[in-house]
Amino acid sequence: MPYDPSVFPAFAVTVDLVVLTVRRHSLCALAVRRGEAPFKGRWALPGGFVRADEDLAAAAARELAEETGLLAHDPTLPVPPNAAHLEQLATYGDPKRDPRMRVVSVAHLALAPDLPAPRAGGDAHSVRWAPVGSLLDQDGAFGRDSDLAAPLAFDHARILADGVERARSKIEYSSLATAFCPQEFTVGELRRVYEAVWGVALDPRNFHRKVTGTPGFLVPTGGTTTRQGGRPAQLFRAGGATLLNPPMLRPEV
Amino acid sequence: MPYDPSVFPAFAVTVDLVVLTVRRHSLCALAVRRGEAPFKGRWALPGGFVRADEDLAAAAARELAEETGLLAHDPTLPVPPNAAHLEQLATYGDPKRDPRMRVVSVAHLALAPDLPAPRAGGDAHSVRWAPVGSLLDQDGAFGRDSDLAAPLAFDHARILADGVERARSKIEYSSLATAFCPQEFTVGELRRVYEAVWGVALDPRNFHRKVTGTPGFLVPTGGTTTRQGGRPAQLFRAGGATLLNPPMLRPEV
DNA sequence: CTGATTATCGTCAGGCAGACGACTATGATC
DNA sequence: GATCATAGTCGTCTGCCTGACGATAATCAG
Repeated sequence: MPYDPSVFPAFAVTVDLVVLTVRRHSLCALAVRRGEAPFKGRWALPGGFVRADEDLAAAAARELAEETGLLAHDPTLPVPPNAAHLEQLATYGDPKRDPRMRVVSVAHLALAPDLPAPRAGGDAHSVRWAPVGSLLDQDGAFGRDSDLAAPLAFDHARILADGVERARSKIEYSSLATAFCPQEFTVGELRRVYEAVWGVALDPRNFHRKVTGTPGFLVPTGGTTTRQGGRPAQLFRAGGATLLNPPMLRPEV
Repeated sequence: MPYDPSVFPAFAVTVDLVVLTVRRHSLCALAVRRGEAPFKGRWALPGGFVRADEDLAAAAARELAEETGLLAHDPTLPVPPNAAHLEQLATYGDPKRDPRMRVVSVAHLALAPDLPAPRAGGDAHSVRWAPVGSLLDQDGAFGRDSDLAAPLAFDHARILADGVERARSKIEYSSLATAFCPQEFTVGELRRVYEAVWGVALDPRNFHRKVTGTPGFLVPTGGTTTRQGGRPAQLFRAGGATLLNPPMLRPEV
């Protein structure tokens, strides 16, 4: 039976991406500048329409690859070098969220390590990493004159806030924080991820005891590095565990 | 701009409901028997099409009311007598999940107290509460001859499993377990909810100490009841807290 | 060599959780 | 009414985890 608009209303379905990374000690999200109305010239989350024969996760992975060159990471396979964690976040379907027509957006959350290389296939003026605080604070650090001070297009501020909150809570009880790290990383680098995502300072000694004592979280590779300065630090890779037991606890409010 | 199918593919959007309750010490879900092809005669989750001008949450609340008479509960308002917790669960959009056309289903999770009254507006042969184990076990407790042994229609087994898993994990760190209880309930009744949802036995003494010691979880009403037999138990109402600190910990695997 | 920086190990006290004993207040049964 | 079964409530004890923080180790910049 083909789609018959006389029986059920027709919807357009999109995927929008909250792509998070940690750069220079702060949590950043990928934003693209809109080239068309509505919200022309405003910043928005990357996204696009789901194709007629495409699964939602496939559409999200395709958009992610187009914007960043990152591959979505299938948890059952070994982690390729430029893989990102990708999961469904939530779906937004307010009838008025897009002034043009009825659009339902299935938002996805992607967590990526800091990308040293520029992104593939996007010009630098229309794609950028921005600290989530400045994207969510409407009169934020950039002041009213900056184009970054304008709120995100559509309901993307809400979607971004939901994605950030998901990331903040999920690194508590899962090993997802390692998705922000390169394949090999130190305990200190992992701690800076937690500090950036939660926006708090953590005690390095207790953090070290905790993560090295949680079974399956980290496996030592044997190597060391001094790329953070100071005493050489052991390198680790993410262990097999996805759920942390005991969990990492976010400090009191 | 009206919807133009030559530019973007057209989707039908539905909401499906995982409605959970605890009856006779076991976790049960609402199932409806399909009256039409495809999957005619099979059990499925309740659901329906989202209307042209309807928000996703509104569509879910409407379906819930139609099937059960329950009102969706706005957390900012006092709890009405027959309110259920309702939240978005996840969205399922495999291109082949409905053989008729391209359907994206936004699944929602509802948690309701045990309903002593029969449900409004549904005939008893086509709507029933079934233990989630029997709905998910394809050759389960009812044997191959029972119609309940047939797997759920569409991808509803997967949706139900996701909903059950969400409920199991969410009662750990939130006060959601009270959504399964009547407005006034005892510590023992709340414990039986946890035991049914998790499928484990909990120590009554430690459980009592824990829930009464968690700030904001329970507020005593002053009354007592003996409806469970034995010594009269204090009655409580759900407190204002939505997040439990410290959380209830599910016993080891 | 000295100091700054980061990593790592150790210690200690407080709190929470699991195991479990003891007691209390009801209804059911003889 | 005595006894029993049932459920609720209060305590105790012990081990583990956590947060606070001292101490030491290994590098780099001057």
